[in-house]
Amino acid sequence: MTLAGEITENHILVAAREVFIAKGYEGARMQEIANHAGINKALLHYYFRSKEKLFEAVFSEVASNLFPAMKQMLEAELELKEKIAIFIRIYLKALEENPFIPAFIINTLNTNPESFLKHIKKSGLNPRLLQKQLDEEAGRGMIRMVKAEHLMVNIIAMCIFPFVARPIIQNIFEMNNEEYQTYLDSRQTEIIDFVLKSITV
Amino acid sequence: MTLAGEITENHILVAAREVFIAKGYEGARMQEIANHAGINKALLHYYFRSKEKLFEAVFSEVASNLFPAMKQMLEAELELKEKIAIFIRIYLKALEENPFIPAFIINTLNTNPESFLKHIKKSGLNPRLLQKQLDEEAGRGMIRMVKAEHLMVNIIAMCIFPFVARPIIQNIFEMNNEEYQTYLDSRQTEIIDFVLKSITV
DNA sequence: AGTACTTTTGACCACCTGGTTAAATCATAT
DNA sequence: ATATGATTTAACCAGGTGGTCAAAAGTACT
Repeated sequence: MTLAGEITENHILVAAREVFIAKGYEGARMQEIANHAGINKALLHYYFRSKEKLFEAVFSEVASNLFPAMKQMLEAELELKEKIAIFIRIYLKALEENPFIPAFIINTLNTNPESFLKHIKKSGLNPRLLQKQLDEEAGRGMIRMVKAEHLMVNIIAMCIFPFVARPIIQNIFEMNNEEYQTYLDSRQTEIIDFVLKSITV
Repeated sequence: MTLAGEITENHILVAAREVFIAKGYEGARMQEIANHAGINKALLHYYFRSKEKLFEAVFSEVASNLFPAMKQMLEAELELKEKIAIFIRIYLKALEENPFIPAFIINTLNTNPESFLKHIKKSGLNPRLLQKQLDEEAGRGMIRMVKAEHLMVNIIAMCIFPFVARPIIQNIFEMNNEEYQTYLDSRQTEIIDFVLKSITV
Protein backbone atom coordinates (compact mmCIF):
# COMPACT_ATOMS: atom_id res chain seq x y z
CA MET A 1 0.00 0.00 0.00
CA THR A 2 1.48 3.33 -1.12
CA LEU A 3 1.06 6.65 0.64
CA ALA A 4 -1.63 7.77 -1.81
CA GLY A 5 -3.37 4.49 -1.17
CA GLU A 6 -3.39 4.98 2.57
CA ILE A 7 -4.74 8.49 2.24
CA THR A 8 -7.58 7.31 0.03
CA GLU A 9 -8.33 4.41 2.32
CA ASN A 10 -8.55 6.82 5.21
CA HIS A 11 -10.82 9.19 3.31
CA ILE A 12 -13.10 6.27 2.62
CA LEU A 13 -13.18 5.21 6.25
CA VAL A 14 -14.00 8.72 7.42
CA ALA A 15 -16.74 9.15 4.81
CA ALA A 16 -18.14 5.70 5.49
CA ARG A 17 -18.28 6.35 9.21
CA GLU A 18 -20.24 9.55 8.68
CA VAL A 19 -22.75 7.94 6.38
CA PHE A 20 -23.16 4.69 8.30
CA ILE A 21 -23.69 6.57 11.55
CA ALA A 22 -26.21 8.96 10.02
CA LYS A 23 -28.18 6.38 8.02
CA GLY A 24 -27.46 3.00 9.54
CA TYR A 25 -26.21 -0.01 7.61
CA GLU A 26 -29.30 -0.55 5.48
CA GLY A 27 -29.92 3.14 4.88
CA ALA A 28 -26.35 3.89 3.83
CA ARG A 29 -25.61 3.95 0.09
CA MET A 30 -22.25 3.07 -1.39
CA GLN A 31 -22.70 5.91 -3.88
CA GLU A 32 -23.20 8.40 -1.08
CA ILE A 33 -20.10 7.20 0.72
CA ALA A 34 -18.13 7.54 -2.51
CA ASN A 35 -19.42 11.08 -3.00
CA HIS A 36 -18.52 11.98 0.57
CA ALA A 37 -15.01 10.67 0.00
CA GLY A 38 -14.82 12.44 -3.36
CA ILE A 39 -14.05 9.29 -5.32
CA ASN A 40 -15.55 6.77 -7.67
CA LYS A 41 -17.86 4.10 -6.33
CA ALA A 42 -15.77 1.33 -7.86
CA LEU A 43 -12.88 2.48 -5.73
CA LEU A 44 -14.78 1.56 -2.60
CA HIS A 45 -14.85 -2.01 -3.78
CA TYR A 46 -11.20 -1.81 -4.73
CA TYR A 47 -10.22 -0.98 -1.16
CA PHE A 48 -12.95 -2.84 0.73
CA ARG A 49 -14.39 -5.75 -1.16
CA SER A 50 -18.02 -5.22 -0.19
CA LYS A 51 -20.40 -3.00 1.75
CA GLU A 52 -20.38 -5.50 4.57
CA LYS A 53 -16.57 -5.53 4.80
CA LEU A 54 -16.49 -1.73 4.71
CA PHE A 55 -19.02 -1.57 7.50
CA GLU A 56 -17.06 -4.08 9.50
CA ALA A 57 -13.94 -1.92 9.14
CA VAL A 58 -15.79 1.20 10.26
CA PHE A 59 -17.45 -0.53 13.14
CA SER A 60 -14.20 -2.12 14.21
CA GLU A 61 -12.55 1.27 14.40
CA VAL A 62 -15.39 2.79 16.39
CA ALA A 63 -15.62 -0.12 18.79
CA SER A 64 -11.91 -0.35 19.42
CA ASN A 65 -11.83 3.28 20.51
CA LEU A 66 -14.58 2.60 22.95
CA PHE A 67 -13.21 0.20 25.49
CA PRO A 68 -9.58 0.98 26.25
CA ALA A 69 -10.38 4.22 28.12
CA MET A 70 -13.06 2.43 30.07
CA LYS A 71 -10.77 -0.44 30.88
CA GLN A 72 -8.00 1.86 32.02
CA MET A 73 -10.37 3.68 34.33
CA LEU A 74 -11.74 0.49 35.83
CA GLU A 75 -8.27 -0.74 36.64
CA ALA A 76 -6.87 2.55 37.99
CA GLU A 77 -5.72 2.73 41.59
CA LEU A 78 -8.11 5.27 42.99
CA GLU A 79 -10.60 5.45 45.77
CA LEU A 80 -14.00 4.45 44.42
CA LYS A 81 -15.84 7.75 44.72
CA GLU A 82 -13.02 9.56 43.02
CA LYS A 83 -12.86 6.91 40.33
CA ILE A 84 -16.57 7.28 39.66
CA ALA A 85 -16.36 11.06 39.38
CA ILE A 86 -13.44 10.92 36.99
CA PHE A 87 -15.03 8.18 34.92
CA ILE A 88 -18.25 10.15 34.48
CA ARG A 89 -16.36 13.29 33.46
CA ILE A 90 -14.25 11.46 30.88
CA TYR A 91 -17.15 9.43 29.56
CA LEU A 92 -19.41 12.45 29.10
CA LYS A 93 -16.65 14.35 27.37
CA ALA A 94 -16.08 11.47 24.97
CA LEU A 95 -19.81 11.39 24.27
CA GLU A 96 -19.96 15.11 23.51
CA GLU A 97 -17.26 14.59 20.93
CA ASN A 98 -19.10 11.63 19.36
CA PRO A 99 -22.75 12.21 20.16
CA PHE A 100 -24.09 9.80 17.53
CA ILE A 101 -21.97 6.78 18.38
CA PRO A 102 -24.31 5.34 21.03
CA ALA A 103 -27.36 5.32 18.76
CA PHE A 104 -25.22 3.78 16.04
CA ILE A 105 -24.06 1.03 18.38
CA ILE A 106 -27.56 0.35 19.65
CA ASN A 107 -28.83 0.13 16.11
CA THR A 108 -26.07 -2.27 15.07
CA LEU A 109 -26.59 -4.25 18.24
CA ASN A 110 -30.24 -4.69 17.43
CA THR A 111 -29.95 -5.68 13.79
CA ASN A 112 -26.62 -7.52 13.84
CA PRO A 113 -25.53 -8.46 17.36
CA GLU A 114 -22.66 -10.74 16.30
CA SER A 115 -20.41 -8.00 14.97
CA PHE A 116 -20.15 -6.43 18.38
CA LEU A 117 -19.48 -9.46 20.48
CA LYS A 118 -16.07 -10.19 19.07
CA HIS A 119 -14.92 -6.70 19.99
CA ILE A 120 -16.13 -7.06 23.54
CA LYS A 121 -14.37 -10.37 23.92
CA LYS A 122 -11.02 -9.01 22.93
CA SER A 123 -11.52 -5.77 24.85
CA GLY A 124 -10.48 -7.55 28.04
CA LEU A 125 -12.99 -5.53 30.00
CA ASN A 126 -13.18 -7.21 33.37
CA PRO A 127 -15.79 -6.11 35.90
CA ARG A 128 -14.41 -8.39 38.62
CA LEU A 129 -11.78 -5.87 39.57
CA LEU A 130 -14.44 -3.26 40.14
CA GLN A 131 -16.55 -5.73 42.09
CA LYS A 132 -13.56 -6.48 44.29
CA GLN A 133 -13.08 -2.81 45.04
CA LEU A 134 -16.78 -2.40 45.75
CA ASP A 135 -16.79 -5.33 48.17
CA GLU A 136 -13.70 -4.10 49.89
CA GLU A 137 -14.89 -0.52 50.37
CA ALA A 138 -18.30 -1.76 51.46
CA GLY A 139 -16.55 -3.94 54.01
CA ARG A 140 -14.74 -0.90 55.36
CA GLY A 141 -18.06 0.93 55.57
CA MET A 142 -17.12 3.56 53.03
CA ILE A 143 -20.04 2.78 50.71
CA ARG A 144 -23.13 0.66 50.85
CA MET A 145 -23.10 -2.81 49.39
CA VAL A 146 -23.67 -2.59 45.65
CA LYS A 147 -23.18 -4.88 42.67
CA ALA A 148 -20.90 -3.84 39.84
CA GLU A 149 -23.42 -4.86 37.17
CA HIS A 150 -25.94 -2.44 38.62
CA LEU A 151 -23.60 0.44 39.38
CA MET A 152 -21.87 0.38 35.99
CA VAL A 153 -25.07 0.01 34.03
CA ASN A 154 -26.69 2.83 36.00
CA ILE A 155 -23.80 5.20 35.42
CA ILE A 156 -23.42 4.47 31.73
CA ALA A 157 -27.18 4.56 31.20
CA MET A 158 -27.46 8.02 32.71
CA CYS A 159 -24.53 9.29 30.66
CA ILE A 160 -25.68 7.88 27.33
CA PHE A 161 -29.41 8.42 27.46
CA PRO A 162 -29.46 12.19 26.82
CA PHE A 163 -27.54 11.53 23.60
CA VAL A 164 -29.74 8.79 22.20
CA ALA A 165 -33.05 10.32 23.28
CA ARG A 166 -32.16 13.94 22.67
CA PRO A 167 -35.16 14.85 20.48
CA ILE A 168 -37.60 13.44 23.02
CA ILE A 169 -36.05 15.13 26.01
CA GLN A 170 -35.53 18.39 24.20
CA ASN A 171 -39.15 18.39 23.15
CA ILE A 172 -40.80 17.36 26.39
CA PHE A 173 -38.83 19.86 28.42
CA GLU A 174 -39.09 22.50 25.70
CA MET A 175 -35.43 23.33 25.31
CA ASN A 176 -33.78 24.93 22.30
CA ASN A 177 -30.35 23.74 21.19
CA GLU A 178 -28.48 26.17 23.38
CA GLU A 179 -30.50 25.21 26.41
CA TYR A 180 -29.92 21.55 25.66
CA GLN A 181 -26.18 22.14 25.64
CA THR A 182 -26.47 23.78 29.04
CA TYR A 183 -28.55 20.84 30.18
CA LEU A 184 -25.90 18.39 29.01
CA ASP A 185 -23.23 20.36 30.84
CA SER A 186 -25.28 20.43 34.03
CA ARG A 187 -25.68 16.67 33.92
CA GLN A 188 -22.04 16.12 34.74
CA THR A 189 -22.26 17.23 38.36
CA GLU A 190 -25.84 15.98 38.55
CA ILE A 191 -24.92 12.41 37.64
CA ILE A 192 -21.92 12.44 39.94
CA ASP A 193 -24.03 13.70 42.84
CA PHE A 194 -26.75 11.24 42.00
CA VAL A 195 -24.44 8.24 41.98
CA LEU A 196 -22.38 9.21 44.98
CA LYS A 197 -25.48 9.86 47.07
CA SER A 198 -26.94 6.54 46.06
CA ILE A 199 -23.95 4.54 47.23
CA THR A 200 -23.38 6.32 50.53
CA VAL A 201 -24.16 4.21 53.55
CA MET B 1 -64.40 -1.02 5.84
CA THR B 2 -65.96 -4.47 6.26
CA LEU B 3 -65.16 -6.95 9.00
CA ALA B 4 -62.86 -8.93 6.71
CA GLY B 5 -61.12 -5.72 5.83
CA GLU B 6 -60.52 -4.81 9.44
CA ILE B 7 -59.12 -8.24 10.20
CA THR B 8 -56.71 -8.02 7.27
CA GLU B 9 -55.70 -4.51 8.20
CA ASN B 10 -54.92 -5.70 11.68
CA HIS B 11 -52.92 -8.66 10.44
CA ILE B 12 -50.88 -6.26 8.36
CA LEU B 13 -50.26 -3.92 11.27
CA VAL B 14 -49.13 -6.76 13.50
CA ALA B 15 -46.83 -8.20 10.84
CA ALA B 16 -45.46 -4.78 9.94
CA ARG B 17 -44.69 -4.00 13.55
CA GLU B 18 -42.74 -7.22 13.94
CA VAL B 19 -40.69 -6.66 10.82
CA PHE B 20 -40.09 -2.94 11.30
CA ILE B 21 -38.96 -3.49 14.88
CA ALA B 22 -36.64 -6.32 13.96
CA LYS B 23 -35.14 -4.76 10.83
CA GLY B 24 -35.71 -1.02 11.09
CA TYR B 25 -37.38 1.07 8.41
CA GLU B 26 -34.70 0.69 5.73
CA GLY B 27 -34.06 -2.96 6.47
CA ALA B 28 -37.72 -3.96 6.38
CA ARG B 29 -39.07 -5.37 3.11
CA MET B 30 -42.65 -5.01 1.99
CA GLN B 31 -42.51 -8.58 0.70
CA GLU B 32 -41.46 -9.87 4.11
CA ILE B 33 -44.27 -8.01 5.80
CA ALA B 34 -46.72 -9.47 3.32
CA ASN B 35 -45.40 -12.98 3.96
CA HIS B 36 -45.68 -12.47 7.72
CA ALA B 37 -49.26 -11.36 7.29
CA GLY B 38 -49.97 -14.26 4.92
CA ILE B 39 -51.13 -12.05 2.09
CA ASN B 40 -50.13 -10.63 -1.25
CA LYS B 41 -47.72 -7.70 -1.39
CA ALA B 42 -50.14 -5.63 -3.45
CA LEU B 43 -52.60 -5.85 -0.60
CA LEU B 44 -50.25 -3.87 1.60
CA HIS B 45 -50.53 -1.01 -0.84
CA TYR B 46 -54.26 -1.44 -1.02
CA TYR B 47 -54.62 -0.85 2.72
CA PHE B 48 -51.69 1.50 3.29
CA ARG B 49 -50.69 3.46 0.24
CA SER B 50 -46.95 3.24 0.70
CA LYS B 51 -44.19 1.84 2.89
CA GLU B 52 -43.84 5.22 4.55
CA LYS B 53 -47.56 5.40 5.38
CA LEU B 54 -47.50 1.86 6.73
CA PHE B 55 -44.54 2.69 8.91
CA GLU B 56 -46.25 5.82 10.12
CA ALA B 57 -49.29 3.76 11.11
CA VAL B 58 -47.17 1.24 13.00
CA PHE B 59 -45.13 3.89 14.69
CA SER B 60 -48.22 5.84 15.60
CA GLU B 61 -49.68 2.81 17.33
CA VAL B 62 -46.49 2.10 19.24
CA ALA B 63 -45.99 5.70 20.28
CA SER B 64 -49.54 6.25 21.37
CA ASN B 65 -49.30 3.31 23.76
CA LEU B 66 -46.20 4.81 25.25
CA PHE B 67 -47.23 8.07 26.83
CA PRO B 68 -50.66 7.76 28.42
CA ALA B 69 -49.46 5.49 31.22
CA MET B 70 -46.53 7.80 31.85
CA LYS B 71 -48.77 10.84 31.86
CA GLN B 72 -51.24 9.27 34.24
CA MET B 73 -48.46 8.40 36.64
CA LEU B 74 -46.96 11.87 36.55
CA GLU B 75 -50.29 13.41 37.38
CA ALA B 76 -51.33 10.97 40.09
CA GLU B 77 -51.89 12.22 43.62
CA LEU B 78 -49.22 10.34 45.50
CA GLU B 79 -46.31 11.16 47.69
CA LEU B 80 -43.20 11.45 45.52
CA LYS B 81 -41.25 8.46 46.76
CA GLU B 82 -44.24 6.22 46.38
CA LYS B 83 -44.91 7.63 42.93
CA ILE B 84 -41.37 6.90 41.86
CA ALA B 85 -41.49 3.33 43.09
CA ILE B 86 -44.76 2.61 41.34
CA PHE B 87 -43.62 4.29 38.14
CA ILE B 88 -40.46 2.19 37.97
CA ARG B 89 -42.38 -1.02 38.56
CA ILE B 90 -44.94 -0.27 35.87
CA TYR B 91 -42.37 1.01 33.42
CA LEU B 92 -40.12 -2.03 33.77
CA LYS B 93 -43.06 -4.36 33.39
CA ALA B 94 -44.09 -2.62 30.18
CA LEU B 95 -40.54 -2.94 28.92
CA GLU B 96 -40.40 -6.65 29.64
CA GLU B 97 -43.51 -7.07 27.54
CA ASN B 98 -42.04 -5.02 24.67
CA PRO B 99 -38.29 -5.36 25.02
CA PHE B 100 -37.48 -4.19 21.48
CA ILE B 101 -39.52 -1.01 21.46
CA PRO B 102 -36.82 1.27 22.94
CA ALA B 103 -34.19 0.32 20.36
CA PHE B 104 -36.81 0.75 17.65
CA ILE B 105 -37.65 4.22 18.91
CA ILE B 106 -34.02 5.23 19.23
CA ASN B 107 -33.37 4.04 15.71
CA THR B 108 -36.34 5.95 14.32
CA LEU B 109 -35.38 8.97 16.36
CA ASN B 110 -31.93 8.95 14.87
CA THR B 111 -32.82 8.49 11.22
CA ASN B 112 -36.15 10.29 11.10
CA PRO B 113 -36.73 12.54 14.13
CA GLU B 114 -39.80 14.33 12.73
CA SER B 115 -42.13 11.36 12.94
CA PHE B 116 -41.76 11.23 16.69
CA LEU B 117 -42.18 14.87 17.54
CA LYS B 118 -45.80 15.12 16.54
CA HIS B 119 -46.67 12.29 18.90
CA ILE B 120 -44.89 13.94 21.77
CA LYS B 121 -46.66 17.21 21.13
CA LYS B 122 -50.10 15.66 21.29
CA SER B 123 -49.18 13.40 24.21
CA GLY B 124 -49.76 16.30 26.58
CA LEU B 125 -46.89 15.12 28.74
CA ASN B 126 -46.20 17.96 31.12
CA PRO B 127 -43.18 17.84 33.41
CA ARG B 128 -44.16 21.04 35.23
CA LEU B 129 -46.53 19.16 37.49
CA LEU B 130 -43.73 16.89 38.58
CA GLN B 131 -41.41 19.85 39.06
CA LYS B 132 -44.02 21.51 41.24
CA GLN B 133 -44.25 18.43 43.42
CA LEU B 134 -40.46 18.19 43.62
CA ASP B 135 -40.16 21.83 44.68
CA GLU B 136 -42.89 21.45 47.23
CA GLU B 137 -41.53 18.29 48.87
CA ALA B 138 -38.01 19.74 48.80
CA GLY B 139 -39.39 22.81 50.55
CA ARG B 140 -40.85 20.59 53.26
CA GLY B 141 -37.48 18.89 53.59
CA MET B 142 -38.74 15.50 52.47
CA ILE B 143 -36.28 15.21 49.57
CA ARG B 144 -33.29 17.11 48.38
CA MET B 145 -33.68 19.77 45.72
CA VAL B 146 -33.70 18.08 42.31
CA LYS B 147 -34.75 19.06 38.80
CA ALA B 148 -37.43 17.08 37.01
CA GLU B 149 -35.43 16.91 33.80
CA HIS B 150 -32.62 15.14 35.63
CA LEU B 151 -34.69 12.87 37.80
CA MET B 152 -36.96 11.68 35.01
CA VAL B 153 -34.14 11.15 32.55
CA ASN B 154 -32.14 9.26 35.14
CA ILE B 155 -34.99 6.95 36.01
CA ILE B 156 -35.99 6.21 32.45
CA ALA B 157 -32.37 5.79 31.38
CA MET B 158 -31.73 3.17 34.05
CA CYS B 159 -34.91 1.32 33.16
CA ILE B 160 -34.38 1.28 29.41
CA PHE B 161 -30.65 0.73 29.12
CA PRO B 162 -30.58 -3.00 29.97
CA PHE B 163 -33.03 -3.57 27.12
CA VAL B 164 -31.17 -1.65 24.42
CA ALA B 165 -27.69 -2.77 25.45
CA ARG B 166 -28.53 -6.30 26.44
CA PRO B 167 -25.92 -8.10 24.32
CA ILE B 168 -23.13 -5.89 25.67
CA ILE B 169 -24.12 -6.24 29.30
CA GLN B 170 -24.82 -9.92 29.00
CA ASN B 171 -21.41 -10.46 27.46
CA ILE B 172 -19.30 -8.31 29.73
CA PHE B 173 -20.82 -9.77 32.86
CA GLU B 174 -20.94 -13.25 31.37
CA MET B 175 -24.58 -14.05 31.94
CA ASN B 176 -26.66 -16.63 30.08
CA ASN B 177 -30.25 -15.84 29.17
CA GLU B 178 -31.64 -17.19 32.40
CA GLU B 179 -29.19 -15.20 34.47
CA TYR B 180 -30.02 -12.09 32.46
CA GLN B 181 -33.68 -12.53 33.29
CA THR B 182 -32.79 -12.73 36.96
CA TYR B 183 -30.66 -9.64 36.52
CA LEU B 184 -33.54 -7.76 34.94
CA ASP B 185 -35.80 -8.78 37.80
CA SER B 186 -33.27 -7.68 40.39
CA ARG B 187 -33.01 -4.26 38.80
CA GLN B 188 -36.49 -3.31 39.91
CA THR B 189 -35.65 -2.96 43.59
CA GLU B 190 -32.14 -1.86 42.70
CA ILE B 191 -33.30 1.12 40.64
CA ILE B 192 -35.88 2.09 43.22
CA ASP B 193 -33.27 1.97 46.00
CA PHE B 194 -30.81 3.83 43.85
CA VAL B 195 -33.20 6.65 43.03
CA LEU B 196 -34.70 6.99 46.47
CA LYS B 197 -31.29 7.10 48.12
CA SER B 198 -30.12 9.72 45.69
CA ILE B 199 -32.95 12.11 46.45
CA THR B 200 -32.90 11.76 50.22
CA VAL B 201 -31.71 14.84 52.04
C1' DA C 1 11.55 6.35 -22.89
C1' DG C 2 10.01 1.91 -21.61
C1' DT C 3 8.14 -1.27 -18.40
C1' DA C 4 5.77 -3.09 -14.55
C1' DC C 5 2.91 -1.87 -10.95
C1' DT C 6 -0.79 0.34 -8.42
C1' DT C 7 -4.66 3.41 -8.37
C1' DT C 8 -8.73 5.42 -10.50
C1' DT C 9 -12.43 5.71 -13.63
C1' DG C 10 -16.85 5.24 -16.59
C1' DA C 11 -19.77 2.07 -18.35
C1' DC C 12 -22.14 -1.72 -17.40
C1' DC C 13 -25.01 -5.70 -15.19
C1' DA C 14 -28.04 -8.72 -12.62
C1' DC C 15 -30.93 -8.32 -9.09
C1' DC C 16 -34.05 -6.48 -5.86
C1' DT C 17 -37.02 -2.66 -4.32
C1' DG C 18 -41.44 -0.26 -3.74
C1' DG C 19 -45.23 0.43 -6.38
C1' DT C 20 -49.04 -0.25 -10.22
C1' DT C 21 -52.71 -2.36 -12.83
C1' DA C 22 -56.18 -5.08 -14.76
C1' DA C 23 -58.46 -8.90 -13.94
C1' DA C 24 -60.39 -12.37 -10.68
C1' DT C 25 -62.80 -13.44 -6.46
C1' DC C 26 -65.80 -12.57 -2.69
C1' DA C 27 -69.63 -10.52 -0.10
C1' DT C 28 -74.00 -8.25 0.10
C1' DA C 29 -78.24 -6.33 -1.02
C1' DT C 30 -82.06 -6.41 -4.23
C1' DA D 1 -79.74 -15.13 -9.62
C1' DT D 2 -77.52 -11.01 -10.50
C1' DA D 3 -75.66 -6.49 -10.11
C1' DT D 4 -72.63 -3.71 -7.30
C1' DG D 5 -68.94 -2.68 -4.69
C1' DA D 6 -65.07 -4.26 -1.71
C1' DT D 7 -61.20 -7.39 -1.45
C1' DT D 8 -57.41 -10.15 -3.29
C1' DT D 9 -54.31 -11.71 -6.67
C1' DA D 10 -50.59 -12.51 -10.40
C1' DA D 11 -47.94 -10.27 -13.52
C1' DC D 12 -45.54 -6.47 -14.42
C1' DC D 13 -42.57 -2.05 -14.26
C1' DA D 14 -39.22 1.79 -13.57
C1' DG D 15 -35.65 3.01 -10.77
C1' DG D 16 -32.11 2.09 -7.64
C1' DT D 17 -28.86 -1.27 -5.43
C1' DG D 18 -24.32 -3.46 -4.69
C1' DG D 19 -20.99 -5.13 -7.46
C1' DT D 20 -17.83 -6.03 -11.82
C1' DC D 21 -14.56 -5.11 -15.56
C1' DA D 22 -11.63 -3.48 -18.97
C1' DA D 23 -9.34 0.39 -19.98
C1' DA D 24 -7.12 4.74 -18.55
C1' DA D 25 -4.12 7.45 -15.57
C1' DG D 26 -0.65 7.74 -12.41
C1' DT D 27 3.85 6.21 -10.17
C1' DA D 28 8.37 4.36 -9.64
C1' DC D 29 12.18 2.02 -11.14
C1' DT D 30 15.57 0.79 -15.05
